[in-house]
Amino acid sequence: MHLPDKTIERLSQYRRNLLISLSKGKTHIFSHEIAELLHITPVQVRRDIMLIGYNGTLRKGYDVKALIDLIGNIIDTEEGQNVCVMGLGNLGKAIIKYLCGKRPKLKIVACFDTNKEKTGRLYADIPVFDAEELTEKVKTMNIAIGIITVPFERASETANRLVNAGITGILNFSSKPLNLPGHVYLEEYDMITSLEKVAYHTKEK
Amino acid sequence: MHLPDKTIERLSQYRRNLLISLSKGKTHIFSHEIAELLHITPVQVRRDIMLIGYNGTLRKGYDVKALIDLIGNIIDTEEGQNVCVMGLGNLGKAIIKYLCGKRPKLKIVACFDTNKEKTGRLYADIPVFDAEELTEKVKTMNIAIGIITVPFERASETANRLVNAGITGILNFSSKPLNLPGHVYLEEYDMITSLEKVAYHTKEK
DNA sequence: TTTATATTGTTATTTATTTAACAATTAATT
DNA sequence: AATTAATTGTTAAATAAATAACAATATAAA
Repeated sequence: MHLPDKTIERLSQYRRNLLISLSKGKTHIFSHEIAELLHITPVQVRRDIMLIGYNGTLRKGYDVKALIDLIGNIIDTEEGQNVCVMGLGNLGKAIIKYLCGKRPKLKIVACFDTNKEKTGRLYADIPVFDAEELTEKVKTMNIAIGIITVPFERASETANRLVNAGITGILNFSSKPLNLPGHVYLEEYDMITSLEKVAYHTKEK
Repeated sequence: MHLPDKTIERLSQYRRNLLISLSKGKTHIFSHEIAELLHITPVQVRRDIMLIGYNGTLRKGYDVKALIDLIGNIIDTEEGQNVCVMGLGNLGKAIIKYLCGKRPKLKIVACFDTNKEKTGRLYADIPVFDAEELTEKVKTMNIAIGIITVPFERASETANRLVNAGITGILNFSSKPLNLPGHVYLEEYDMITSLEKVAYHTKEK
């Protein structure tokens, strides 16, 4: 089953908002209610749900719990995936604190830095290792995904290390565009670009 | 002149990479060289450049300096735009340190928080004000753009305050989807969604 | 000088994504 | 029991974005 990228993004958001609805005691939800939560159209919601092969019940809507579970089956693996953060600068720290505990199937289990003053201890309960130990720890700790928060200049080298260590997914927060072998999935996010996009549109109005 | 959103994003990245090329003494650059920097195709580069109405010279490529300036004319305003950060948590701090000084026409001039222990002093040379002072400071400091880094629960309220204070562009890092009046440009980024996207694709491979 | 090569600018095609349209049908109302 | 309203699931149409195709031409090579 092929799912469009944009659908995956929305599924992630559906799930998080559905979890909130569920915690409020809601057992069923209509497409227009989900749409309202995300400020998109009901058609889009229904189409996405169709694509993942789920069926709601007419005039009752979708079973919140069942939909959450199905999205989980699509996004997560059964055992979960371990994640490491490369670089314990401000961004690395923010990401660790922000993500820890948010998604049970995506655990941040380690952080790596080259600065000896930072390594060898815990940050927010996450062990901080020397970057030299990457390959070993990726194996022993079964790490699948790496998040790059190192500065521009060291991004490519860091990415190569991750790839060589056997990682299969990378989220790159450095503004250095990376070039990786096809078997590694790469997602890039550039804060400056986001802000400049806002600047452009703000100016236009 | 209407420019696609994706083109704006790439223009931001062209510029930053061109600035690096320029600092290395490069005066002219071919479309395939720019493409290589960003790992996209030369056609896309040429098409974007066509859209902004710039002309290179055949067999010499594009004038680096001129292209940088033209992109600046598109993205930036002449006087620059002032930016504030809402919330001085880990993410707020990371953003301040990461963005400060990066783009001369986008200055972070203030930060706002509700925690009295954080307000009334500087963080990384940026004054931290009480959120109560928002409206006043937006006016006196001429702030055009707000970056939201507060937690989910307080995001909507924070956004409303920004809008009421007269801000016209918002970059939202909270995972709460916002609903704003049409005259305010909104850009949203959700770290968890990014990571879950990586998880999905990593799993698929 | 002529020919070949590299490179731009632009139009046409393809692919991806969103939006619209609407049939089917369940539940509620009369 | 018949009618109306609400809601899903799905196909069709529209829009947006990326890629391919190629003409034009400046420079380098023969």
